[in-house]
Amino acid sequence: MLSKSCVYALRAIVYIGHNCSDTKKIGIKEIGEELELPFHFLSKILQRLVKHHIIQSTKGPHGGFYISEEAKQVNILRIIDIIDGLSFFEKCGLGLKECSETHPCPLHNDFKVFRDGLYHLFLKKTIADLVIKIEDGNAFISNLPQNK
Amino acid sequence: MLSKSCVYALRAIVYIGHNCSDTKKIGIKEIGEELELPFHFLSKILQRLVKHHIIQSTKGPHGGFYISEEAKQVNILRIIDIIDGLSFFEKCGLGLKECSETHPCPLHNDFKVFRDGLYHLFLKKTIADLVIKIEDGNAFISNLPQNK
DNA sequence: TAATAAAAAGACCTAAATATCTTTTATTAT
DNA sequence: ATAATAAAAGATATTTAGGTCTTTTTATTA
Repeated sequence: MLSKSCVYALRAIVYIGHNCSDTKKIGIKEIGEELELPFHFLSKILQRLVKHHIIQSTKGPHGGFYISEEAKQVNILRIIDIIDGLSFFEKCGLGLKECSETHPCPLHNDFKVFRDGLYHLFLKKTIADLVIKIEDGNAFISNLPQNK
Repeated sequence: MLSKSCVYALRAIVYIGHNCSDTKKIGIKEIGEELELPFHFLSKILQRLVKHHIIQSTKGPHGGFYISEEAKQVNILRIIDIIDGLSFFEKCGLGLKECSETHPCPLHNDFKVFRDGLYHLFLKKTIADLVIKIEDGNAFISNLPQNK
């Protein structure tokens, strides 16, 4: 449902949110190593997030990525929109163009419940919410990414 | 979430279920035209469904695909398993390998609700359920597939 | 039994997602 | 100023999903 790019983006943001401070910025190298994500691919993703002002960066020695407290209030759906777009949440489960409330496909009503539920979940969850979770001890790093 | 192959499979099965009878089998050509699906691609998909005994086929003049009343009782999840596999329903939302009940990722509990809900929806819905829906007038054909 | 119709099978092609490599630009410290 | 460091940018490679084309096999019917 979420692309790898999108999942990598979320994990990287949370890592930055958890580890950066006024004095400490986080390099791609560190993120890539800790989260076991491919360096260059990750760097493209972070670039996009910088362009959309989700995170900030500075070049040069002691440069790296960081995120403001304000930006941590951004919701997950916003990140999904930037990386993948929101078509998943708008699309018919059977791929029918004209499936709608008034002209539903056979799965429409049942499918809608979950699709809309996910939408609202991602809408209400912020980056800060995820950062707090890992600070409370939830799994995050020292987890290899799933293969397949 | 579901691949195009999988969605094409579901639509084709429902079309066959709705249109075939003891005397009438349905050709790929007809299915492809009615549902606006690519002929050869569809044929690969139908082959797989035949191999897994979801539908049957005969070659030669007046040959085509058909489905037994018994096979219509197969649930949607089975089709998803054959075409895409069930990894979506087993995977962590953030792609973490070791995310689990006892060692959850920050999204685990919230995400699980919807992932499991979808699982049970697809588990309880049968092909026959979808066929009945379209016989009751739900959207199905004369709908171009969504592009994107 | 030959012609025809249909699916099956195999080879191949294309586009998008994912991943890597190289060069450039900006920043900092010496 | 210069060297070193780190992100930005651009080009290229790989993999996978999606799609097409051609040949073969099987069944029917004239």
